[in-house]
Amino acid sequence: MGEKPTAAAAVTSADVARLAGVSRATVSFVLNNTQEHRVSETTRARVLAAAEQLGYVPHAAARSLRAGRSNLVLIPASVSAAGSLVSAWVDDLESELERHGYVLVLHAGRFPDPVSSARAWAELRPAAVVALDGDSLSGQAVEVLSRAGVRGVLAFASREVPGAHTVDFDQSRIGALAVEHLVARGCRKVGVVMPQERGLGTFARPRLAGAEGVAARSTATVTPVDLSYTHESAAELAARWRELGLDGVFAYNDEYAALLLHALRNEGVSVPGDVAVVGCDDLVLSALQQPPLTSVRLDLPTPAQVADALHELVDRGARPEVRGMEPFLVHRQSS
Amino acid sequence: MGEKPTAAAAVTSADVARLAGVSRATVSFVLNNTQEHRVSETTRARVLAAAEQLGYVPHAAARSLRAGRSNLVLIPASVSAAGSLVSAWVDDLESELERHGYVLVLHAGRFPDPVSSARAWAELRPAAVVALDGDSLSGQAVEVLSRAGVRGVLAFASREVPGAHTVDFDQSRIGALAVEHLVARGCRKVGVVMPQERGLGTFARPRLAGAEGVAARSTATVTPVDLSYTHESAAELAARWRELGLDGVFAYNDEYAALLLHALRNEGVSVPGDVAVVGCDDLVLSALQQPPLTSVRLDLPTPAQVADALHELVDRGARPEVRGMEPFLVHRQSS
DNA sequence: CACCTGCGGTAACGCGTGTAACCTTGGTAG
DNA sequence: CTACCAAGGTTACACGCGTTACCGCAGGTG
Repeated sequence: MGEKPTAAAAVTSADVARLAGVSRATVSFVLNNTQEHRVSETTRARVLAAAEQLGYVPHAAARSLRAGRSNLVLIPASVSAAGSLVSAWVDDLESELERHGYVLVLHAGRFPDPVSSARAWAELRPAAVVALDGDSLSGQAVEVLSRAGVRGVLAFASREVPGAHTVDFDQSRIGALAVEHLVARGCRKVGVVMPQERGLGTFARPRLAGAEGVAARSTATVTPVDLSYTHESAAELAARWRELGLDGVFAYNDEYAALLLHALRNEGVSVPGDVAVVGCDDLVLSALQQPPLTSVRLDLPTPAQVADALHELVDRGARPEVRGMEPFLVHRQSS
Repeated sequence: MGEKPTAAAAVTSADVARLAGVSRATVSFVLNNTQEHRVSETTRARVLAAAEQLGYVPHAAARSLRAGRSNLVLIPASVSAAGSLVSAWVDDLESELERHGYVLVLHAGRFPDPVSSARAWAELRPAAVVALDGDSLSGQAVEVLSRAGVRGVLAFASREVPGAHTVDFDQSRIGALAVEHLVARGCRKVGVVMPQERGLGTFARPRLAGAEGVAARSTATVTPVDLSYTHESAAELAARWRELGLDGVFAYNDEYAALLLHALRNEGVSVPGDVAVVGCDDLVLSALQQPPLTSVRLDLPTPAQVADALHELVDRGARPEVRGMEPFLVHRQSS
């Protein structure tokens, strides 16, 4: 009686060595073609053949355990929290990092506080961590990562995060830019949509803060309004729109903006007549809305630049310059 | 002169042991509170204090190396390839897997063929692999994974993948359903949008095949039309719409459908008068289009069910039943 | 006094790698 | 003949961890 049907033990370099009739060291020399050590053509061929035949693939964990450093780059973010804009960016970053021999990995655990999150990430012992929502990264969390041997932490954040390499990425400027625009268009009572979906709060709160900062320097007021990404929630919000008395709204996102736009129309609220609407991300679909959506566009640093910087950071511990995010407004008919 | 400023060596359990004045074994017993071994309250406290003070976090790789099994579950997919529907699903799956002690990780490398892709995934030695695009998974690729000690491969695919646990997920049924509907609505010359974005081909091709299958059993014809997710591409396609002479189109996706919808309107092509349009995913925004978009909705197996099945697969090698995907049509005014 | 019986702790091994150090062999110069 | 060398191979160790076996010691029992 065998074990489980597919209990084929994992193939190790020792198996390859055995089959090729050489030592494990030789196998290692061949497969990594180490320059410091010569190995004859015939045995090299034998080893390669054996590896091929067994379908050997090295064990990354063991390798980096031995090497004392991993080639993992971790982006601690949930898949859905990234809009389509950021998703595409992350994809490109992955390709760029591959050029340098890194493996990019996406993983967010759900944890109450930054430190226990950091602890979970640290278990993977990545070479570097790229925090897109760097503002939710405490200095203490970075400390945890550092103590775990993470060589570089790149934080996209508005404020300097102690111990991390910070790239300017001030979410509050987005809210500020949107509300500045709305105020300039004559709005006096501006709403700011707070999405209720999990994971979005870390982006939404600073955007609200930026909006409030602008309002404080003008005669306008800012009111946060909760909105879930469902028809029901949007309809419910639109239904009490007149009593809210808002004449402008920054909708967090183009997607939330589009949702709100349609709910308002159903309610007979005219855009931009009764209320001006501004979104964010300048998605492809935004220009297609009725009316076309004014949006804050984010110019992200190029993935190639970030990948290079990351490599610098991990390899030489340098503190490379990375241009930050530069938001600007794309004006269309919704405002 | 010191090394790099932040060259703090990673904290290991040996450091904790040293500080607590006990052996490494004791540290391990305490931190994993092993039931087989008693340890006095006082030393337990000392160990915990030391671990806390040093900010110790275990090394997942070393742990699973020793244990002979990892707790990694790999989803080999690029972030952007997953639409918002799937993203949310993946997020939930992550939570469910966490309950079982697994760590879900997203990582796609860009490789030419399935086998070298599989090789890259296998390096991480995950406990399981969940292939959302299981149809691009060859039996040979599964073999590679299996040889690397991956305990379970869950493939969402239309056909049985040798060696993998297949969950029925027939993309071609989506295309078939859409075209069946279009034909029933009187369409004779049906277009099928082929998105040009990388990574989408594996989903688009079977959908086209399903569409063609339906057409073959009717008097209608199917024509693939290329479309990139940009205004320019859509406008260019819409411009030559009349010469294409299509009276129905399955647009792959609600997002591509919406893009096409607007381009067609700009060109003066009426929907559904001149051409009926069907999308897929039934996104929140789809009902809000002008006209509201008919869409194929996918009923995915619940994340909880998949997580349980995965655990079964990894832990007991069982072959649990997982209900497959069940697509159905949501009819609106665009067709 | 010899003997078992928990209790609380430690030494030591192995997981799969990469590499520094060493060993063997044949060829060649002194 | 001895000394040396380069080429091509192997042995041995460490990376951080979990676990098995063992050990000292106290207190009870025959």
